[in-house]
Amino acid sequence: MRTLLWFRGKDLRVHDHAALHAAARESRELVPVFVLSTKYFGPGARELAPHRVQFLLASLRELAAELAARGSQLQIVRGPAARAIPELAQRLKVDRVLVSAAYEPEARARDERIAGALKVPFVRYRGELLIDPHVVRTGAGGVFKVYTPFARAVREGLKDLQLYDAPSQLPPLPAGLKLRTAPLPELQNPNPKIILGGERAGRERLKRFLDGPVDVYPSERNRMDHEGTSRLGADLHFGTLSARSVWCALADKSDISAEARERFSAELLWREFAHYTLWNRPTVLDEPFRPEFKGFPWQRDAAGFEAWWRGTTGYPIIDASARQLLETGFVHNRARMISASFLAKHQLINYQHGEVHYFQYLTDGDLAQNNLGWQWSAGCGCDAQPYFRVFNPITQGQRFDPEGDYVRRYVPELAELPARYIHAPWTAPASVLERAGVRLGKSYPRPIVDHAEARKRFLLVASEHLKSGASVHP
DNA sequence: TGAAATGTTGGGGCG
DNA sequence: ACGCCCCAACATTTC
Repeated sequence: MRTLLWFRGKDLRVHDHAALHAAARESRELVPVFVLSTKYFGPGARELAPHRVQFLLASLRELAAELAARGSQLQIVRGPAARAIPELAQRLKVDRVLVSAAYEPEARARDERIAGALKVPFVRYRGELLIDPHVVRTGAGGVFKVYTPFARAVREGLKDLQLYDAPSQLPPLPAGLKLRTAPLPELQNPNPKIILGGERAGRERLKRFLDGPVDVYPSERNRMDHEGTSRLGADLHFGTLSARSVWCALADKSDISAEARERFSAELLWREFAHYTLWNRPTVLDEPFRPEFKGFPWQRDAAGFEAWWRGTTGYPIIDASARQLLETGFVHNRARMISASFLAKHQLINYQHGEVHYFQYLTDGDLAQNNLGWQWSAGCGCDAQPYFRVFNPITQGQRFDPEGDYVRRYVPELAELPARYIHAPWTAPASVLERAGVRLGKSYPRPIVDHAEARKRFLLVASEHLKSGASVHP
């Protein structure tokens, strides 16, 4: 049996890899392949999601080493995959092509084409999810649209998980294999602030989290000034950790509170819910999940949008999150929610602009999760927060960055302000501002919108739109 | 995985 | 001692 194992950028690991495990067990010869997509590595694509490209390349380099250590050799070829994989399969005379299943709409469509073009079986093994989305159904056989019952159903289906060991040895390449392989692209200037890619780093992050912050996760995870979150987003996206292995590691950890276990597993289930929703409703990529939000009167506000993404809105917590993203490729989850709410509700700017921006810069950027997060924040998503919940960027800052250290770190021009004023510098007495070296409107902007007014405006606009049934009778 | 407005309660100051 | 008012603290409702 000669097997082509196609790694696809969401399964860059050797542990708990169903397709790799099967390939190792059942093949005499094995050709592991990674296809450089034209989208990210073709001409002119250099600036697309640079942080994810960096993480991807680091992970690929390590995967290649792990495969080499097991007697195999990762082959890098140029895309597009829909052409490269059938060609390769034919030229190498493989008996089958194995992959980890894909769930995103484009990838599913591509896989259908490839499966049709191949003359040999195209076998899809378990992919990046905890559980196959098509088996998760309501009692009536429908699709879950609310998180809580969805989570309950998935938890029920995840008892007694079995993980796959990393193969200790892999079948060799076919003797005399001649492949025109591409070199793994080198990063010109790797950004040291981007989280380190690769399976080893991922496993270390998981261990560090489970040995430490997970126990106080229920409260600490909200603290923007602390390192209380798992930081596993990119690992779960690129598959340097399998979601199932994280689930099991958490379940096996006996010395933490039940509440902590429940709280963190709930985050894994939110991730699952996002992928499940996209799988069932691919149109969420183009339009709101809730049809009554179609035609929502978002405003064109180029200057406002630029202030939002550059971090010059005059609201320190918003600006800190914007700059954290540009600087580090990451934003604390609570800061994401506050900022998304601000863009959609305070600024009345279409959440899709924010969605695109986050997707460009987040190292953990994931199509399904990013979309769910933005629609949830804007109030138009699957089990979204109701439209009338509007975060107050000042009180959220005071509550979850009480000393202002998060703001100080990313908005250095406010670093000398006392905690009492750091989330609302315009309320500080002139003497305090002067002592802190802050000149409002010069060294740091005044708020571009007034919170109370913006909140009222959004509530008015949203309630008018929703009760008018604008989407039903356009 | 809100915030603000509105309502209720109860302790204490004071005439 | 008593009723009245104030208001902080908490609860409920509304957006």
